[in-house]
Amino acid sequence: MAKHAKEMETLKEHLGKHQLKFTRQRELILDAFLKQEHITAEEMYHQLAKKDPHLGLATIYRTLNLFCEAGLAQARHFGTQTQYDNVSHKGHHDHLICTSCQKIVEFENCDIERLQEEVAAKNGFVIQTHRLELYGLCSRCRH
Amino acid sequence: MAKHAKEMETLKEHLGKHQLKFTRQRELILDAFLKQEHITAEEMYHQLAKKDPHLGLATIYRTLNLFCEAGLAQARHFGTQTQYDNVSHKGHHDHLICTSCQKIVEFENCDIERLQEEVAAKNGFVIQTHRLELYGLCSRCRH
DNA sequence: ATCTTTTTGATATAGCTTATCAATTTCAAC
DNA sequence: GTTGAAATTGATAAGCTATATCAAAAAGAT
Repeated sequence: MAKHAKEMETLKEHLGKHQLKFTRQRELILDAFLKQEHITAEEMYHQLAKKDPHLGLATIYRTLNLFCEAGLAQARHFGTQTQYDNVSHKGHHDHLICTSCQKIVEFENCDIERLQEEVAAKNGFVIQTHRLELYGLCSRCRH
Repeated sequence: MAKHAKEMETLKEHLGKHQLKFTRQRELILDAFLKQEHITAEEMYHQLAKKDPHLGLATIYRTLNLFCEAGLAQARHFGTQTQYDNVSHKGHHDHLICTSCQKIVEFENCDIERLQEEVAAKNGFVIQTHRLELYGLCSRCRH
């Protein structure tokens, strides 16, 4: 089985539905994208510069946005840049962050996740991923 | 008791600790900031234009960032803009964000908040604020 | 192979935030 | 209340990221 066959199929399906075309660039970018958990357009631009020195930055942005529309990627605004997350990479953890000592504790809670699904469904959304950060004071810093 | 006395005190404490000064502009901006749940620098610029036509946009950005450092505000990157959240505001809401069209839906869920408190308590934390963002596809972008 | 439609690459443009810097203000010391 | 060092402000330039533009190239159906 070819690498990333399933995602490639998802992309082609999306392209077909919207009268879009399957191009060498889209294939190249998808391949690179799926190898990582998340990436910025700029990072990808540099990564692919070796394989295709003429690949334009605008094409990368356009293609990553296309992946979002196809449900393969998720855009997240991080600081001043946009990070594109690979949706097929699962494993998400949430964080408890101490605002005083910056200590970070990871946690996972199925009940919260279930409620998130409910809220999303109520609003017509299908969740791809989420981000939950709880900011507060840890026991040590409270004293 | 004066309006926002507690937050004003927090700000002055922060200023004192860092050899910064208490200015008319900082007081004006804090007062306006605390009246709302969240705001962008641009919005505040227009709001305050009547009260002080000479107040510069750069000062607003600088001051809102100062509030973040003092723990009064929290910066959140939404689309291309930065939104500054009022940490002291109770009626906190979370966000559903479409990864395709960037549409944002606000929601509030007491059950989730209660579970967050439980998780925090279990880890010895006391929550000050939190950030919950659900990323996915809205009903329109799914078709 | 032909022809229509989409895509690409290069660059210009737009939009938000920060950097710069002379003039002004704050505030502690006298 | 003056004085003076240090911080702040306002106006604007500059920096960055992301999108728009458009002629040339590529895709894909016929």
